[in-house]
Amino acid sequence: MVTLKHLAEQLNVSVSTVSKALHDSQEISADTIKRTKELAKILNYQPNKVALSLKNNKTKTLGVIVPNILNHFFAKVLLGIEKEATKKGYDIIICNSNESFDKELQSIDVLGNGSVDGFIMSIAEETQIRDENNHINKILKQNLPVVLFDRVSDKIQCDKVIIDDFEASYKATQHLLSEGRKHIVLLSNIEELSVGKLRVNGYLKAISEAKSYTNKPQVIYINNNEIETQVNQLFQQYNDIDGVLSIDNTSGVVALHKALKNGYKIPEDLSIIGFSDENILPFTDPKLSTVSQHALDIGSTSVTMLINRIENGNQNQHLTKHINTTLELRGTTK
Amino acid sequence: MVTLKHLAEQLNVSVSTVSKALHDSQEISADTIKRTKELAKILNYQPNKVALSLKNNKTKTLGVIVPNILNHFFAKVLLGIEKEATKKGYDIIICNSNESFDKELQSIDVLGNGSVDGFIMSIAEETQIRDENNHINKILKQNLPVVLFDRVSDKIQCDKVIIDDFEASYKATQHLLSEGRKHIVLLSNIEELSVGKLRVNGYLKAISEAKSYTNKPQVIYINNNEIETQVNQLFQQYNDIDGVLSIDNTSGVVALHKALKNGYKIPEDLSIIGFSDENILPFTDPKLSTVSQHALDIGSTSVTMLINRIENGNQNQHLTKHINTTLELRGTTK
DNA sequence: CTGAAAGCGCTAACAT
DNA sequence: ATGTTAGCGCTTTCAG
Repeated sequence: MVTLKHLAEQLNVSVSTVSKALHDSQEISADTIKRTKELAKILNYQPNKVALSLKNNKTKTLGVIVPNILNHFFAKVLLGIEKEATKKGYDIIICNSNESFDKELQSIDVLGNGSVDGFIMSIAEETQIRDENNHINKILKQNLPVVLFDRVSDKIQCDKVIIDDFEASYKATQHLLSEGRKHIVLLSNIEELSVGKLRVNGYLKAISEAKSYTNKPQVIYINNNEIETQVNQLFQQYNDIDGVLSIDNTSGVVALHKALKNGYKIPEDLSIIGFSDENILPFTDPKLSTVSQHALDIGSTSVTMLINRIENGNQNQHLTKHINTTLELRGTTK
Repeated sequence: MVTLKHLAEQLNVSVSTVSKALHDSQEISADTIKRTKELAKILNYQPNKVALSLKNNKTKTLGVIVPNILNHFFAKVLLGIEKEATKKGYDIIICNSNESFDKELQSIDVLGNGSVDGFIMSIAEETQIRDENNHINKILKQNLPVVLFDRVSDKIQCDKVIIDDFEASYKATQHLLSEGRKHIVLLSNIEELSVGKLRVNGYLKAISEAKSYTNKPQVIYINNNEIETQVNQLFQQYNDIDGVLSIDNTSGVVALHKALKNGYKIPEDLSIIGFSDENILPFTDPKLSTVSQHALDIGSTSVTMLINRIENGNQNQHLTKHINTTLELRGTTK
């Protein structure tokens, strides 16, 4: 690793002269600047990031904590974060909380030692269930800014990036209603999550507003390990289901497969809308209609907000940005 | 951020005394140690990681560069890396090369400035096509260790973690042959990758060794954007295909869907084996039989090798570790 | 125009 | 048993 000291020795000048020369200081002669830069280039000098971090008390690194890196939604947000951070000259350190409160806490502690300038995170399921928030409020008090995305909490005062989950499923349900569907079931395996609750409420609102809809709303919470059997049972128990709103990542595809197996014609007999990402499209036929959550935007917006907070301080009010969703109608809706 | 200086002032001792006390130095009196630790606890003192990094010239951070974070295989390796690194007290900085040589190069440069103690990476497609390796050999020369996984290069001398791709597809093909299949097609959308070539060779070897197999081997390279149409065409062009080996992540599932659409009974008429991950299983029916690549092991092994190299230096020969694959027979094979 | 010195937070050799 | 000093690599004031 080439340092300023190396350059200074080679050039027979002091370290501070080299430093200034590399920064085009007006104190330094044109000739010295030229010689210095040439040598720096030859030796491939790169300022040591750790030394800069210590000096500036800024690491130019963002800590990112996601609940599950294997979930395609989070992977995609991560991609958006990585792109935007790189563009703005920041590194990201990624931690996977694995939906565990302890792991989340540990990650915050580890990265809180001056490793990062701020955090972007989405709250672990366990943390949401236990309604914990001290660990996050603690780092906020230390003046380390935090941006929460997707899974947020009212008890934490910070910048947030969310999609309007209520609106998204309200609109999706309205679409199913507009097709004349009479028995629309909501499928969820994320009962405990803030976003899950909001999406259920959107569905309930749309149903309750539909005058000509006579069935009761039907919300089915399915167990992650038994998605397939539970969904299959559903189609065997009822034979008049003509609409499915799946508010998690996977149950929509399962519903599609099981419905086909049970002899439904799609979308003639039954419409399905999922919250899945388009990555599953190669795996469905007909193509699943989905609520697109624009995960890349969520990621890049989170980065922009966090860096803004880091670089411009804490004077402003905390903001909550809403990322638009769009209803992508494909082969499983009329 | 609480520093040693803060503690020292409060305790009316010097900074070095505090430092030693916190490390249980025998030079320090039991009483001082006790008082120091108590105060440290109360003030929640955490050693500043950046200062330690500068002092020790070690960051306890690993740089990880993957070609595509959205690919479930890499996401899973990442998970394995994250778990093992965390266990061993290391952070990871993740970069997504997005299969681009320039991005890969840039990531290496950015992290090469003392940000990380070593790299774990899988080579971008573009880098493999262009057969570039100077950028990686350069960091090796700087004594920054590198572990390559999955997509490796003979022209880079470093530790490597790979699955035996040749063996894996050789065995998978043998299984299809043992079922008595007479027209086995290989599907690939990763023609350019090292692993793709090895997998094709394994298939070719198995076919060539099968005396009773009379058809020619048939390797079909499909374009990523046109997987579905190309696979569909395949089943329409031939009606005697009775075995498919899909050596990439997605084409196996597509083959399954298209075969079903074209009236094949599976696995009676046709067996399919993919290299997909089990995450796609909820999306297939019958369940796809796969070659399991044990991505978590790949990740954790890479971390172990890299940290070993970092902490124990460069004296030993470079190693290539082979991670076992297993053939997971499910519903698409007899 | 250039250099010396201090300091970011920490550790460790070297006093006392 | 405790303190002083130097140094990791860098920037920045202050002196020359």
